[in-house]
Amino acid sequence: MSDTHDKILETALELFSRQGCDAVSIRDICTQVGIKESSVYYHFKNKRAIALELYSQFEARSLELMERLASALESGVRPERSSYLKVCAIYFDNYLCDSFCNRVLRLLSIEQLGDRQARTLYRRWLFDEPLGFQTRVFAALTGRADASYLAVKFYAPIQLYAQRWLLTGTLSEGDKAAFRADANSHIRKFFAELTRR
Amino acid sequence: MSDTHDKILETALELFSRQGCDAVSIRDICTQVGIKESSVYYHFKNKRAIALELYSQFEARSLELMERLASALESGVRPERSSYLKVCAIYFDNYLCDSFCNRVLRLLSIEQLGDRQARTLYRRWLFDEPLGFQTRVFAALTGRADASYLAVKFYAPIQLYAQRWLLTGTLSEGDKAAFRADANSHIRKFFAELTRR
Amino acid sequence: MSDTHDKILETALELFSRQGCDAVSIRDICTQVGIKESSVYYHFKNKRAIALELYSQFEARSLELMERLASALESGVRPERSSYLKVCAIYFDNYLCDSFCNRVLRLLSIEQLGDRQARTLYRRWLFDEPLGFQTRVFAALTGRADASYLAVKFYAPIQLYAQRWLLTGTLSEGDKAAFRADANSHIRKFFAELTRR
Amino acid sequence: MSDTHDKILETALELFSRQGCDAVSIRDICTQVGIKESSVYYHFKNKRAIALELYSQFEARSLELMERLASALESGVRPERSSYLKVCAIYFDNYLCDSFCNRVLRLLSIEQLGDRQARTLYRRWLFDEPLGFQTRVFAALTGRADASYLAVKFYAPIQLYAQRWLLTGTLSEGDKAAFRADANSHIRKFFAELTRR
DNA sequence: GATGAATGAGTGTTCATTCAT
DNA sequence: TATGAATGAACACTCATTCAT
Repeated sequence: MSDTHDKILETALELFSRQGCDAVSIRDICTQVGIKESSVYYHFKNKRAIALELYSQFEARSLELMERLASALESGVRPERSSYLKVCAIYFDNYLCDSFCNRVLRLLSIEQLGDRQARTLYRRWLFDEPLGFQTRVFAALTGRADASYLAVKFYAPIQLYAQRWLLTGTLSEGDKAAFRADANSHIRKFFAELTRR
Repeated sequence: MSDTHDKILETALELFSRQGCDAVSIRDICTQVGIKESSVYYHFKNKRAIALELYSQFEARSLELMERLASALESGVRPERSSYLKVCAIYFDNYLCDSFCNRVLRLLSIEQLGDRQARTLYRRWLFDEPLGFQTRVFAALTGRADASYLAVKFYAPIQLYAQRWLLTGTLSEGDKAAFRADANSHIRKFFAELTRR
Repeated sequence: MSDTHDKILETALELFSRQGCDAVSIRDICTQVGIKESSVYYHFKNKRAIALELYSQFEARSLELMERLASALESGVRPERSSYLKVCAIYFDNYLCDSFCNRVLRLLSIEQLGDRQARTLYRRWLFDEPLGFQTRVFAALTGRADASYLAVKFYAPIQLYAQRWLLTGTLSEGDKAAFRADANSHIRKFFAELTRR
Repeated sequence: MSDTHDKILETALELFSRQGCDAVSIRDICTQVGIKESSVYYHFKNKRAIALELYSQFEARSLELMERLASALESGVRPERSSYLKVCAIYFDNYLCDSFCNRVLRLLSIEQLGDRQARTLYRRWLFDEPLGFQTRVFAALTGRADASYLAVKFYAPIQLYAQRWLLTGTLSEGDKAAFRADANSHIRKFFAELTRR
């Protein structure tokens, strides 16, 4: 892809993720990229087309991550804290805290209400896939029938912390640290309880 | 307040909560209310002033609810399932599922990213107050030091279910029922585990 | 109708009739009317809506004229030159040469190719109605079966002269005079031949 | 001329003749030709230059036709129906109904109002030359002083039929047939009347 | 011959807001 | 209380054209 093309994407993501697509004008993007407004239309058909390309890149990265998580689990099958902390670290560092994914997630959480396509992605990658993944893992590990509730108990606090620290305001190193602390503390306690029984 | 004033508020809330303030024009509101655009400015200084009044009404209702919840708890102090289900029912019916509050919550979750005032409310009423309330309750009940983590374990799934069922798409009776089922099932299990120990 | 509304219509017609709707910008119209571009949209929904109102005014005037021509004929039923010249004078002065109708006719002859609505009007009021009217008249007068061909023989030269003098360039008094001379000369000769037999 | 050059001309004519030059963008043409927009400027200086080349090709063909008609008449000098029908058939088939000329004529009838050059061609080849040609013929044949009015009587209905059938909508075989029927019927009647006297 | 990239000028349209009535 | 009329600023987008490659 051309340099300009990528710069537009990057800038658009930065601005979109702060206020949503509608609140950002082509002018805003161009000023920051350093090109004239009409030039955008050489690279993208539409303002919407910019968002759509961001979505599709995000989806690709999300699928990639899922595979990575799955293969990271295969080695350490048992519900050991350390093994899990490793898997979660990947999820946190390369997804929730990753500069690209984090901003798309913010964007999705805004656009979700008015845009079908965004809503689909939002539901899938913030609810269904994480919960589904977790459910499958717990089912395999514990053999218990309530794996899906276990998954909720595991994932809900993480999502709450994510929303608290990672999807508001501007993503700072302090917020990331706070999130990791809260989340990891939860995971430790969760496995402590799980294995106690 | 005058009839028109209220109609504007009601219509604005309906539209705002679907797409966010920016995506709704004064024209949109007026068409639905049945007045001319200039008339709005007799009732409200600004487009923003409409949102602000919605926010302040919401805050009043939220404070009111907190008192109601607190006093509902005083009678039944012990962590009995039935007592708790009652308190939660109030919270669900008169807050999360209440037509006014539900729509403001949606609105806040949209505006939160771009608007400081909305962010403050959002954080307070979707995170801090519920978690704080819960923490105080659990501290009083159990005397355990980890009351705040207990609160997260209790509240996070509820919030997840709320986001899943109550804050996307259009609020239907089916969604409400699904939410209540999920949430109550969680509460029951939560207390089962809590009292077992 | 308000003053501005009418001024917009008048100015639009003037400009549209010279180059067609597309070649005229809202800016062009506004500059000449002396208002800002956004003001146009208080009076008309659309650029197209301006054209449509012109069309509908034109249609009303056309229908009016038909009645007037019909009633002007009733008195002098026989195909006398003088009677006919009178009827044609009405048609020429109040239609082909009338400042409003003439300009709409030009406009229609431009828009006709790309715009269905314009095409319908164009065909109706430049071909079908005049020929139909003439056919009915000749049928009544002469009782001959070839009334429709008589109508063509009568009307075709008039239309040719109209296109030569009245629907090109700018309508000047000289062009009008030339048209009237040609057309009336044709009418006289036509009736001379008609009555000779 | 190069292949691409001709394809551009052909495509431009097709599009121009439907909606006029202004309504057709370089993009439209290029998409259909299968080249990029910048490539057009290798073959033509301007968008206008495309129209001008079409005009000049048209003028060449028109002059060619005039000579052909003139020489076709020389053999059969007397105003016989059959001789005339032959001449007219050439005019109809190789001009009015000819795919290239027909489309340029449409184009001229659109551009005529806003473009001086087009207006000149339009007047010349739709009015002055046909009427002049006809006048000369009738003058030679009949020796009558009113040859120019005879020409109008002869040509006006043909032009009316042409406008009715050949210069609106899309040129279909049905329209061509209808035109020929109307026009030939007129010519026959015209000569019947002419020779009767 | 053709194209990738860019651009300046312009288009129709929307919107929140103002103000006299 | 309400509205008719207007407006400035913005917006997404189109277009003909240029130019280096």
